[in-house]
Amino acid sequence: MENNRKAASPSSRSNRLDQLVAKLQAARYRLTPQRLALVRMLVTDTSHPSADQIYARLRTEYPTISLATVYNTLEVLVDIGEALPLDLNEGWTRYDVHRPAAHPHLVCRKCGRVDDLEIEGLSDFVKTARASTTFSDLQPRIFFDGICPDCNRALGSASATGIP
Amino acid sequence: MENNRKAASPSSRSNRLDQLVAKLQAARYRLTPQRLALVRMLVTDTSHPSADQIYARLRTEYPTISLATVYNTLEVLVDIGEALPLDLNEGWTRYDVHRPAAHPHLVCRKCGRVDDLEIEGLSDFVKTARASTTFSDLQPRIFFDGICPDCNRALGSASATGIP
DNA sequence: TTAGGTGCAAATCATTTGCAATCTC
DNA sequence: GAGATTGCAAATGATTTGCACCTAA
Repeated sequence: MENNRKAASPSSRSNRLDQLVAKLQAARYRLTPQRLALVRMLVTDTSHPSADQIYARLRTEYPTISLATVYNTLEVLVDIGEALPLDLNEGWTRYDVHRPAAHPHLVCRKCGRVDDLEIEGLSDFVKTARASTTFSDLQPRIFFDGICPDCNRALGSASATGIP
Repeated sequence: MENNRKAASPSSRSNRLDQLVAKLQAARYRLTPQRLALVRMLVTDTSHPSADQIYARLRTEYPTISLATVYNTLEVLVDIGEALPLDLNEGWTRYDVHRPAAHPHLVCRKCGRVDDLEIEGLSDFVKTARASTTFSDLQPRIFFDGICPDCNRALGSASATGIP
């Protein structure tokens, strides 16, 4: 099974949850059951889900929650700097609550899977960019579109076996 | 006047226009007056306009053109690789017909102005990214959000003069 | 001639908003 | 208790689509 991509350990999970709850309260946002449920769900989900996906997953354990509340809570999390909105040209917005600071992402052109990317030399690259322009306060937003290993394997085996 | 950002010379303009027309015909797309008008307009516009802005500007010289046709033609240009769609988290898509290959862009957080960016070391950076992942066929999509010189000047003079 | 294009208007779809009822602090 | 928050439903706004009429090749 290929499911071992960054599965947060139980302890890091609850740490992040505590962080988020503390941040919400520090910012004087009310800790409603809906918000708690959403945050708890996001902390265990590393797939960069969209509002709609979050809504669907939440509904199973919280059937009365509304999509408007999901959007509202996501906006709150972005406001306090604890969620990073990702617009990947898909027609909707995904959210990353695990690493709220801007960082590069990988996007699979076939299946839409989104992974985080670690690149050496990122800060040097940004430094070079800052030196190359008269714009100030530069913040990078970097994506790499490609084909993920799973889709590559699927393509490979399909062509190798002649499956249409 | 600060208007000297990459004003295409008349000759490069018509070269690009000819290129686009040739490419359209080569791909067996019909050269309708609407398409010609749109392409001619885009070639003289380096502001990275949205479909709506393109529509508005075209209407003044071509009052019967429809928004659907604008979208259709933009899609054609993207299809033949002669326009680059830019999704900058604004809620709509901009188009760059001057440098259809992916390249970094600067986005002003205040006024939304979009400039092209030249960075030394871009290809090395992409090379490093390719080496850092199991995704294949990586294509970069790079934006830098910042404050453009005009907005910086406005902010500076406002605070300096006490203008609210 | 004839398939590809155009221009309307209606349909989609993610996201936002208005508002009365309901909760957290 | 008061003001923030919720959940519905309706509104918004960019983009797409259906379709009858045109027109470039």
